Amino acid sequence: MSQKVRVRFAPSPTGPLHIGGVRTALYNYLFAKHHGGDFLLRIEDTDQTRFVPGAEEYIQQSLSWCGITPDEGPQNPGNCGPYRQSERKDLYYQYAEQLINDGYAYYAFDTPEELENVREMAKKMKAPNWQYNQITRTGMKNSLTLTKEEVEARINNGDPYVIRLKAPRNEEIRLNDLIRGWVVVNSNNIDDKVLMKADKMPTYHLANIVDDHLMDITHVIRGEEWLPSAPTHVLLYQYLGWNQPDFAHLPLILKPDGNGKLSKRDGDRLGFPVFPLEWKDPKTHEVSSGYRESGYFADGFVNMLAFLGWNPGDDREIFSLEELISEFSLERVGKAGAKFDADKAKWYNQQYLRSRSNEELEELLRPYLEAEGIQSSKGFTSRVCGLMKERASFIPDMLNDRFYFEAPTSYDEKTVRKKWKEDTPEIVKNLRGKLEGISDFSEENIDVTFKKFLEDNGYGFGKVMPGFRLLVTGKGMGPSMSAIASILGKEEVLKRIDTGLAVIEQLAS
RNA sequence: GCUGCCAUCGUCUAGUUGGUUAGGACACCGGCCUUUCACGUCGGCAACGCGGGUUCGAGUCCCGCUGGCAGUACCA
Repeated sequence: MSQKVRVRFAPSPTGPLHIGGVRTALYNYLFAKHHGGDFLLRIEDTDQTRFVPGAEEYIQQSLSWCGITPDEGPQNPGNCGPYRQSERKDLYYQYAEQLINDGYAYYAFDTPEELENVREMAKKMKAPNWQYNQITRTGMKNSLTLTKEEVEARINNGDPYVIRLKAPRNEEIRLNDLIRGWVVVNSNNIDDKVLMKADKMPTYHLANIVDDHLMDITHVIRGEEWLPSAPTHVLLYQYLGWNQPDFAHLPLILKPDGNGKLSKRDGDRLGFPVFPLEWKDPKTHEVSSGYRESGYFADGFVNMLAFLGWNPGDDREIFSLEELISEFSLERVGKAGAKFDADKAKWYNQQYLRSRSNEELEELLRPYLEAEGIQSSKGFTSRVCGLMKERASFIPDMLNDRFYFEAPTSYDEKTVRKKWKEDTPEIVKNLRGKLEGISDFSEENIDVTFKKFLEDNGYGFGKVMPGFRLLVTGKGMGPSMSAIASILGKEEVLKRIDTGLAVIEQLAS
């Protein structure tokens, strides 16, 4: 590779970017950075009918959340701008014309309605899917069947027309995919794809070739759904007389159950986000959940996504973006589609949650506290986070136990029934006296006092602890009581014992 | 239908020059730890789609079959 590596991520702004798209962007980015190359963002908005407001911003923000920064793009143009195809509109026609002049393309005047009719007719006759190709083009209205005069007349008359690729007869088209190896297709199976639409906009097929060439793209890394049209692209490079980039077609991300591409509906159905960020549809106002809003960490999300189709070849699973860059290679990308695993995504998040400091977690939890109207100091919340991080997968999980922030108003019924014995009130009252005597209410001191209390009275843990926990937290399970009590403070603990005692006694009678 | 791609535990996968008790992780189940839950830890369950070759030897190479997926638009 003597040339500088340049890759592009080229989404169309037709809606939110789903995680398959994010992974494609990620692999492009990792590949570029691994080779010290450039990663460009190009907006493929040649279909004006499918434009969705906000989609481009969504794409930018999603990449940014993942830590993927384009070296060139609409926001930070390089020397190959503009980076939106709609703004490059005037660039494409000349290449289509060049193809016509060289005999590799032709004008076609068939209307969408006429094409639809032909297709329907073929369907009725149970013929295979009708295609505009080497055989059928002889029966259609185009510059191959019409006289030169009529073609000129139609064009001068302003008749709408498209420009189609003239696929060759019986040629072997081969491409060496970086992931799949040699892919060979006979040109008889390639149809005469539309290159320029009637609205004078190029189709993806023409635009992506022209832009990739003009932007010095060295590697085209994209989803497997593009593999069938790759031979057409190879043909186009050939006909335009350009060097073609290397291709790598990535395996698809599949739905967790059954088969098929992961789609928006699967997320709704199975209860996990399929989008990196929350998305509000501007038309329907429908809201789709996002990983960010669901409490996922960006670095964990990226790590998880990277492993959906790639692995380092050994047992390591936790990788920062920097580590991914240094280890990534297309050779280690699998060929088969990967079913998305929401459990694994959760596990990754748990790993990343636990590796965060209590102070970081406090900051992340704060918005949730505020949303719940809970007042809590920084120091206090960090200590709670320290206790809760071992049993949380997501930030809001740490808020599952509300007793840190407010005294229990109810007491777990099952625990009351099973653990609250006749002598429990008396025992807890005695314990209360010992706790009251502790001057420094530290976890360690509480622990020592508690154990001594057990020893002096000949009690087992199970005789005392459940009642104590119940009174202070209202629950039958949770982290170490010494730690909880210490965080809550002596005054609060004693108060809770008193009020709890009264409430439960009332319940029992 | 046609064209192309793909095929190792339920899931993600290691196994890149043929010789492995086919390894790891998630999930699940059990032991230990713990007042309890979680964490941790130890262990268990569990896979080369089928059939032919080539070879002393095939998860690995070849062919066929089956299955799955993708594409089949004046969408990307």
